Amino acid sequence: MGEIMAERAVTIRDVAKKAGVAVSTASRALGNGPASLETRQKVREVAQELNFVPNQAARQLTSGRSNIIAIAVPERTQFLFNDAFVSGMISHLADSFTQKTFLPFLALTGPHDTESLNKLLHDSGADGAVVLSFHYSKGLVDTLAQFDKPTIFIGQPPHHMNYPYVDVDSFHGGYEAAELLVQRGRRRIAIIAGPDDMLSPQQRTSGCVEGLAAAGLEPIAINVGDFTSAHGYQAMKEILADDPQVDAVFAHSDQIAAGAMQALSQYGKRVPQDLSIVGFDDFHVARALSPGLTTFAQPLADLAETATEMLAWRLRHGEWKTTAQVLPVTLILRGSL
Amino acid sequence: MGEIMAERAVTIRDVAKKAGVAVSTASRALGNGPASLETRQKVREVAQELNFVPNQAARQLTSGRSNIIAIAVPERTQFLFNDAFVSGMISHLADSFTQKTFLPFLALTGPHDTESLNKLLHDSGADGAVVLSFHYSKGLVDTLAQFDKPTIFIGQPPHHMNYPYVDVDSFHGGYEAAELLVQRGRRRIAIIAGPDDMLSPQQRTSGCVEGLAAAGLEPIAINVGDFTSAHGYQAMKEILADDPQVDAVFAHSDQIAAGAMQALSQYGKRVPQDLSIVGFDDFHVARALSPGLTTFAQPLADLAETATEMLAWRLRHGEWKTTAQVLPVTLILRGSL
DNA sequence: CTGAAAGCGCTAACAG
DNA sequence: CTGTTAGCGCTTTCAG
Repeated sequence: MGEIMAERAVTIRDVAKKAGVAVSTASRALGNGPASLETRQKVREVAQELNFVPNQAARQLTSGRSNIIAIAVPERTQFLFNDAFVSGMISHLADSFTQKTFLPFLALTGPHDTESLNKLLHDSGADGAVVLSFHYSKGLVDTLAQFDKPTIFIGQPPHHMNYPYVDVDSFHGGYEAAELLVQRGRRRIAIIAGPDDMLSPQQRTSGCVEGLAAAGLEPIAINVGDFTSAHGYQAMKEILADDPQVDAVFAHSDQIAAGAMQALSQYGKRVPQDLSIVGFDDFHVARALSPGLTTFAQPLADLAETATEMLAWRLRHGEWKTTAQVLPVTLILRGSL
Repeated sequence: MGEIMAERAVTIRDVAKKAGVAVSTASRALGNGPASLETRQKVREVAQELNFVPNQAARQLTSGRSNIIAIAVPERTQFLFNDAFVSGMISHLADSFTQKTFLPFLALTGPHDTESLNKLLHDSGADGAVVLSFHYSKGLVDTLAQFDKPTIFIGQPPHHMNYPYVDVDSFHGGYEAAELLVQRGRRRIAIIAGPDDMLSPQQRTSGCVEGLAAAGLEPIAINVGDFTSAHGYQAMKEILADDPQVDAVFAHSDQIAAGAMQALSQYGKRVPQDLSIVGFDDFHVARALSPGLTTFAQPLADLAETATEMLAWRLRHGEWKTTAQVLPVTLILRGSL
């Protein structure tokens, strides 16, 4: 009395004792082990009463599983923080893993800081990982090989990395963009593209090029850069300088489109009267622009859910059910066409 | 031979044996316990050689610590995924916790789904938490009380929740916005505000109102809504309808400002000739707009680092060094003023 | 179906 | 400074 008691968490022992059974019985009753209905009920009742919360570390230590999934994003900080695709994807992944009773653990590291990634992957005790990356280094390959637990990619990895993945049908998006612009009567079509060391911009471009080819056209310019509005602005100015008659732009991101429209307004060009613009992403900015941006919506939530399901299945069944799933983009029509 | 060996991870025992010392000695040598320089070197060398990775669960079980920090964001999914402040903040937090060798664990739940949050907080075995929320329910209060581990808020919580926090000086931002617009010669100034159930928009508004009052003015309108461009667009139209002479707008977010500018362009109003616009956030859209948006940059990285440091200190020393830190916003001048 | 007992891998007293 | 000895809380054989 009067002593300060160290507040000890209630353990399965306490539950067992109060329920009048052995610890092992309590464990089985709480889990899925064999136990009589009666025992099961009694034990669970007591556990509830005592507000028993199983110790994760102990469980992990014996069972060998942690239920932790690492979300690995080995990208430049600057890129990561500003890219709506990446940050949105992270949120959606965390959300769907939580839904499936996994614990999402966020491993953000520099693209070449494989040592950190290695450490994080190990220290977290993750049972598996989702990798969200666009730049594939030797270090990343080695790190993942060493991790040696079920791993899935968001976005198709290079062919020499034989990992399961979910991806967006970028090629088809590009193709559809071309069709759309051609239907609209446009003929002098420029592409302002994302980084050419990433697969999806390459696919968007080839889709568009092929779509144009089907109409006997080819792009009057393909201007490569990053996904920012600054790139869009700069590229648009260059394209206008080269060919003032340009009448359409397929931009690889909404941000790029925004920058392009900024340049156009400075040059007195009107959208959509003088030029049509089609973007990619359907993030916030697409709606904020004036006129609204016609664009292709990326299925972030679906990507996350699909990845979660694939990984969950792999973890439960020991093998992959499917090793790749490609999801379509959705055309969102707004005033810029 | 020919048998498939279950791949057993190397444990500290293996290291100890190979180094010719006791397990406890190895443990001390690897950690910060007392050990001769010689032993320490030898053990670490062997550990390296054997590629030893300490088992997180076991460590946690004995030490009682996990090094896991929960990043709790009890907000509507829809809000979370679209809000650049929230998603940027999450990334920055994950980043700075990683820097300090903590493991950031992402707990995203619905605002009223306190049961999930509770479960996540427990199951993750987190040593502490950062809460990033703007809507404070009874359920959240109870959940955190039950969590009962060091917890820090991003953004000042309501007064009845006596938690340490880091925050942005929203009031001052609002005040400065007012000064700026008045200096620019503006007199008919409207505020398009964020949600009034959040503290920071309230502060931005009162700062601005007070700043105007100092010049003998008051806002011609205060239009409350969410942070989206849709709100900005709608509000701007209403304000123009009520008072076509409006000559300045203080928008509580860059998105709001974007929407407002969209409405203005439809009404043939020019920025900055006819009206000045000041935003808040300095996210991507601020640069993508045309003209560029004058706005107040939020110190996301500083907020994250400060929170990390405060929590790390608390975890190490058993008490808070400071219980609140408020960081200034930075004026970014662009063409919209 | 249930109880006893043996660890999982590590850290933290406690002696030496 | 180092080795021995106990556990941390739980799951999982192994007998009964």
